[in-house]
Amino acid sequence: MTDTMNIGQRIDGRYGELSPQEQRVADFILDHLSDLAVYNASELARLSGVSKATVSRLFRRLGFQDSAEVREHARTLRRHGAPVGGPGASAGTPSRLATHLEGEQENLRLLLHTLEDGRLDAAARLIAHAGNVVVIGLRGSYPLALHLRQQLAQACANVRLAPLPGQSIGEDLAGLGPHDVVVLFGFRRRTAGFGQLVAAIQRRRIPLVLIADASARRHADGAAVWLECPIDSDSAFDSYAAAMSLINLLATGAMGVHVRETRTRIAAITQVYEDLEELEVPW
Amino acid sequence: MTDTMNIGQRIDGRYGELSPQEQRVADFILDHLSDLAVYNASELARLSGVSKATVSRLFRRLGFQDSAEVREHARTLRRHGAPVGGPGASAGTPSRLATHLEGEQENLRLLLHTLEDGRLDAAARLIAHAGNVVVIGLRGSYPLALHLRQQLAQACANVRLAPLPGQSIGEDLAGLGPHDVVVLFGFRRRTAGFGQLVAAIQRRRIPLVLIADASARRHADGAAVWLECPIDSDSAFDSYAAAMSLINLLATGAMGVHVRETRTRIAAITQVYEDLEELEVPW
DNA sequence: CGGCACCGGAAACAGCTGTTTCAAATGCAA
DNA sequence: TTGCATTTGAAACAGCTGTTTCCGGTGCCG
Repeated sequence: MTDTMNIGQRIDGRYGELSPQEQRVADFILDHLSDLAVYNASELARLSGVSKATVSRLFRRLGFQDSAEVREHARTLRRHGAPVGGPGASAGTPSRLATHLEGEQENLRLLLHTLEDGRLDAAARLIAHAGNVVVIGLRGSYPLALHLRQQLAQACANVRLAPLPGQSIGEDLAGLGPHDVVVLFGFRRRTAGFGQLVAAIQRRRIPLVLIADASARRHADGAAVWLECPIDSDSAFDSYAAAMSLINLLATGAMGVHVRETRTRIAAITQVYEDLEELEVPW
Repeated sequence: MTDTMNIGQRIDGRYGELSPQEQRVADFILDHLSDLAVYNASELARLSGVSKATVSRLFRRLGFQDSAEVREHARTLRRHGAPVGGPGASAGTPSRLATHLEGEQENLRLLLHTLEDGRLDAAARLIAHAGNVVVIGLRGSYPLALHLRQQLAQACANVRLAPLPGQSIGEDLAGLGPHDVVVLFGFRRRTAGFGQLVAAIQRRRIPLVLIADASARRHADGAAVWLECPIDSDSAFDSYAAAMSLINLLATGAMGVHVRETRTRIAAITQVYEDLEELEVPW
């Protein structure tokens, strides 16, 4: 059935039956298949040098009801995997795994896109030069906070995790000021007190690095550096893969700022481990 | 100057000045930055639930003359810095960030490649049907273990983390047998006792899901399912991004095996949260 | 030459898009 | 409360989009 094929295949299938002007449009479409959704019918006409009427007729002939249906079709193609034009075309079902992979990669791409303006370096510098660094992550964000602290602990001796058991966050913040830094993870499903926490940090003039998904944007104002990290996933759960990647970048960045100090520190830690024979030989 | 920044940065720069409804649109735009060119102003309005007037005003406020200019801007983004879905042809300077991205994506690809033979489903099934599930992660793997436990706790009531403070792992394993499962994270920099731990689990005939990087291959024999997950990174630290992705897949898979039960369980958790007013309103 | 089939653009037109205007709603201060 | 500023959507409107109709152009056959 025509109706089940994508537009590239439909064109391939009946290219010969098309009139010359229609072929010009068809060529243009095939050449821009991946961003077909970006153009409307008038633009297609203008860009391929034919009249709007011809475009309209072509769509009909390819089995679409009207140009709106083509638009819809093009978007669907965008969402599910890349639309390959040629007769080769799509391999079987894009498995659940492949779909998942696509999503993760998209998240990574988005993440890097937002970081391109230098805010990552700003955050790294803040951390590297801070007197004390307090890492906070509640609920789902706790494992992330923990991981960041582990990484940073190799670079700086003055990194704490909060809240420690039996302590309130207020106590953790006590004594901190403009020369310190709080790194706060605030991913989806925040506790009710989150806004107040941000406010409290702000009140004490402690520079805040806020790492969270888009839903925390409203708190971004209170932060010295706002690192937005996508966590959308095709599955039932959020995926913190991009967040882990961000943590790696952040820790690396903070370390890069004062390399010498760090190297010696890592060496020291490794030494301790080896002394205790805690480690397996790592290769 | 506003005029030289891309739309995402412009929004970030003055998000606070935007009115609530404008923020809704801004959120939507940020969430769909990569295919902004696909939507026209009316659709943006409809999809973010505001009037066309508001969208129009937002564009002005962001420094664009009209929606046509935004459209043009979006297309330029697509062509240049933009994340197009296709087979990644990275142009320009491969910045530190871009290099990092490449590495992470390679890790994800490798991960998915190893999972394609069905071992992921095997692991998920094991977990879904197990009597008790014990998740173990030491040292650097601890945050991962914690995260997996949090995810699984939504699907099954019988998931524990080990070792609990003040307990030895031996005690945690006590009473477990062939109908239970241990999920063990064993990423690089394992403790000296790791091999003994695997042996102990094996001795008790507890099915073992081992999640680790290639350096743990020597322990793979002792596992019912061996999930190898790459963590190599171009930076000084290992990156657990792929591991997080794997955890997501595993939790989802375990959930998929008995969907009904899980849905109700998550619903119940959400309900409790809402009752306690612990959550921010979730948009 | 006439008759015919097809092609394709110009133009008419109905419907949609995006901007601006206006008034209602809201919040805040006095 | 009143007065003022801000926010917002409804509605008006000008302009654009996409479909259809219409008509001139072209090629082919007899």
